Amino acid sequence: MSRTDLADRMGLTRAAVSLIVNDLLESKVVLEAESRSTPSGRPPIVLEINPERGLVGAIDMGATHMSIAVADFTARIHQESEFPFDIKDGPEVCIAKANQNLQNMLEGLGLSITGLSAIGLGVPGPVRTDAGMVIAPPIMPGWDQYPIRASLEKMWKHPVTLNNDAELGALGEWAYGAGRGEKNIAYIKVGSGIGAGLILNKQIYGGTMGAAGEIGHLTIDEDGPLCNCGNRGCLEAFAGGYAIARQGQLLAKSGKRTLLADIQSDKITALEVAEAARRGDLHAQEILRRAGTYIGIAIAGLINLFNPSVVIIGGGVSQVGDIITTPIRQAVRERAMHASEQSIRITTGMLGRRSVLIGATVQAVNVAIHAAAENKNSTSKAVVIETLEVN
Amino acid sequence: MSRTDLADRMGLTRAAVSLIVNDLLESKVVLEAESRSTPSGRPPIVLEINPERGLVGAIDMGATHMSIAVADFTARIHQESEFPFDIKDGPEVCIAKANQNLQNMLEGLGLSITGLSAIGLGVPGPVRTDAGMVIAPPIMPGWDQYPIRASLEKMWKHPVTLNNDAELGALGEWAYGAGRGEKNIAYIKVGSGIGAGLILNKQIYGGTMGAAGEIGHLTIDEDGPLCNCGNRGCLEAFAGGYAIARQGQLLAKSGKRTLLADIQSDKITALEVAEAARRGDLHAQEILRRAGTYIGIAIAGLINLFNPSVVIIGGGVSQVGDIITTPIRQAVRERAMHASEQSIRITTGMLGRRSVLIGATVQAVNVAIHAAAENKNSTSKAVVIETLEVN
DNA sequence: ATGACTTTGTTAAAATACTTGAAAAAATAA
DNA sequence: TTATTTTTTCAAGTATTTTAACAAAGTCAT
Repeated sequence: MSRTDLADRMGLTRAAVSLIVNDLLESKVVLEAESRSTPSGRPPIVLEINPERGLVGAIDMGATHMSIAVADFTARIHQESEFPFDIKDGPEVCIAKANQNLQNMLEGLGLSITGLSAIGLGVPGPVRTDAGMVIAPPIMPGWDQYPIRASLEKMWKHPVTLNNDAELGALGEWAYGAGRGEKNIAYIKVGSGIGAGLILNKQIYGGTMGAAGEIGHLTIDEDGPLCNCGNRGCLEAFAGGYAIARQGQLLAKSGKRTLLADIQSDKITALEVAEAARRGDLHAQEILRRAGTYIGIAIAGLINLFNPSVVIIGGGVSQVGDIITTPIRQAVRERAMHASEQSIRITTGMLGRRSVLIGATVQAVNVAIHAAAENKNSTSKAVVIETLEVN
Repeated sequence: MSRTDLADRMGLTRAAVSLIVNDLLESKVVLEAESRSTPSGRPPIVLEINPERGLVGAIDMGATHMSIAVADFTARIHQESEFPFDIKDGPEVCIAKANQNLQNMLEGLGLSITGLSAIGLGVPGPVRTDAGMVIAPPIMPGWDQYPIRASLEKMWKHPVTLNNDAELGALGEWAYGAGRGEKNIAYIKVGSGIGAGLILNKQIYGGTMGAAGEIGHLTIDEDGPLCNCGNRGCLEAFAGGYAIARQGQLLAKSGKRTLLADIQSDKITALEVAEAARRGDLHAQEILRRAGTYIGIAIAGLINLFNPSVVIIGGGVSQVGDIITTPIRQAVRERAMHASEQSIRITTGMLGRRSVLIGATVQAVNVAIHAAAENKNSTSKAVVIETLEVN
C-alpha cells in the first residue's frame, strides 16, 4: 500500500497521509519496502506494518478447548498451543489456566508478559466489548457479568481486548483471510455449536447486547429435535458438531456399511464423521450433506436479511471443504433472493482453525498501536485502524 | 435539547457545541425556545429545529399506491395525498405521475417546486442510495438501473434522495416514532409484501447491494405455499397482505359464520379481513393470529441475528394492533435466544401509514441542511445529522 | 540522451475543528 | 446578599487537514 492508495481509501489528501505515515515510520509501526514498478509515473513506495515492532498475545477460549498464541504486528503467529479445558469451570479457574499457559509459552520464547504490547481474548458468549464482560451467556455458567477484561488487565498490567469468538473469526478472515477488503461479511463458525460473526461497514457488529449472530438457534423446523437452548428444531440441533456426532453414532450402530462401524460408538465425534466422509464413506458424506443443506437454509436467511458480499464458513466442520460447501451453496441458490444471491460469494475460511486467534491478534495489535500513538505527540489516532485494514 | 445535552450525546465539549449551534442559529436552522426550569443551576436553553426554515417533499411509492407530502423541517406534514398507481408502468410513467401530483399539491399550497429545499423518495426495491438507482428489483420491472435520482434532480433542479421504503419506515420511526434514541432497530413493513428496514449503529443499513432486510422471503416451511418469488414457504406467502386476502376469500366461501361472507369474495383484501377481525369475527382473527405467529417466527430469527433493541411492526396490517402483536410476541418469546429476547421491545409503529413518508422527509431535511451548511462558511458539517437525531 | 509526460511524495502556509481554562450568566437555596 | 449549581460564552491554543506549489522518480517518444 502506498501513501496515495491510503489517501484514496481514507478520503484524505496525500499530504495528510504523508504526515501521518511519517509519524508512524518514526515510531517504527510501519516500514517502507521496495518500490513497486508502474507503467508510468513515479513508482509508489510500498508501506507495510513492521512485524518486529512488537508482540501480542491471542487467546481463543472455546467451550472445551483453549488456544493461545504469541504473534507479531502482522498477525503472524510465532508460537501456538491448544489444550483441553472446560469453560464451565468459571472465570477464576479458566483465567488462571490461560495465565499459566501463556506464561509458559512466553518463558519458552525467552520472554515475559512485559514483552507483549497487548492481549486479545475471544470467548463463546455474548460480549459487551466496551464493558469487557459477557452478559447472560448460555454456555458459560459463572461468567455472567464477571469483569473479565478488568481482572486480566490488573493481572497482566497490559491492555486486554474482549470479543465474542465468532466476531473475532470474522475479523481475522476480514483482515487477513477470505474476506479482505469486503465491506460486509458474515463468518459462520460451525463447531460444537454454530455461531456467526458479522462485519458490517468494515466494523464488528455485535448488536445491542452483544448477542448478534446467533444463527445456530434459528428455527429450521418447529418439529425438529430438541436443542440444548430449550427450543425445538434449531439449526444447531441439526447441523452442529454435537448433532453430527450423534448422527455418526447412530450410523455406526445401524449396521450399515460405514467406516464408523470400526470405532467405538461413544468415541465418535464430528471429527470422526468428517474423516470418514473424506475417506469416501458415503453414509458419513450424507450426514454432512444434510447438515450442509440445513446450514445453507439458515445462511440463505442471513443473506436475505444482511445482504453481505461474502459468507465465510469456518470452524472445525468447514475443514471438509466441498462436501459441506456444495450443499450450502445449493440451498442458498434455491432459497435466497435473487439480487443478494447473485452477488454473494460463499467460501471456506483461509485461516482454518486459526481465524479466531488471528482476529484476537488483530484486536490486540489495534489497541497496541493506539497506545503507542497516544504516547507520542503524533498526528495519527483513529486513522490507525484504517491503516491496519489496508494492510 | 440544550447545548449541554448535545455535547454529551455527541462527545464534544460544550464550547464546541456552542460554536456550532450559534452558526445553526444564524442560518435559522434551529431556534431557541423558552428555558426549561431545573432544580438548581442555570436553566438550559431549549433548542429545536426551526419548522419555518423551509419545506421538503416526500414521496412514498408502493407497489400499487403512491403517497406524496409536503412537510417542514420538523417532519410535520403540511399536506398529503395518496392515489393508486402501478409501479409496473415503469420509471417514465411513474415519475411523470409523481411530478404531476407533487406540482398539483404545491399549486394548491401557493407554491412551486422552487419552494422546496429537497425531495425524499422511497421505492419498494433494493436501492443503491449512493448511485440513486435500484438494482434487480423483484417487483419493479423496467426500473433496473434506471437513473432515478439523476433524472428527478434534472427535472426538479433540487437535491433528491432515494431509499428503500422499509428503510425509510425505519428511519421515520427512529427519528420521530417508536424507535427514538435507540441504537439498533428493525422496522417490519407488513403490506402486500413483507420487508424489513434496519437502523444499525444509528444509521440505515442497506447491505452490500441495497438488498438487506428481505425478511419476507425467509423460508418458514419448505413445503409451504408457492411464493411469487419462485420459492416455497416464504413468510410473505403465509402472512403477506396477498396471503391474508386469499385466506379471507377462502374463509368467505367456506360457509363458516363470518362477517366476510357478506362481501363479494374477490373484493376481499387484507383490509377487509382486518376490519372483520376488529369487529369481532373469530375466524378472521384466527387468520391474523396465524399470520402473526409466522411473522413472529421470522422476527425471532431476525432478533437472533441482529439483536436490535426494538422491533417495530408497521405497514397496513399492523393497524390491527394486539390481534397481531400478541402472537408475534409469543412466537418471539418461544423461539428467540434468551439474552436477546429479554431485552427486546416489540411494538407497532407510532406513525401509522406515514412512517415511510416521514422517513423520506428526514432524508430530505438532512440533505437540505447539509446543502445549507455548505453554502455558509460554517463550523458545522457532519454534525448536523446528529443534531437531527437528537431532535 | 533529452525533453515531455505521468504519477508519487513533500513542504509550508492557511483553514478548520476542535479543546482548555477561565469567566459570565441565570437560576435556586441559605 | 452571598454561596452554590449548572449552563453558556469567550479567548487562546492545539491538532488535524487542506491548499497549492514543487520536487522526485520513473516511462515513453524522438
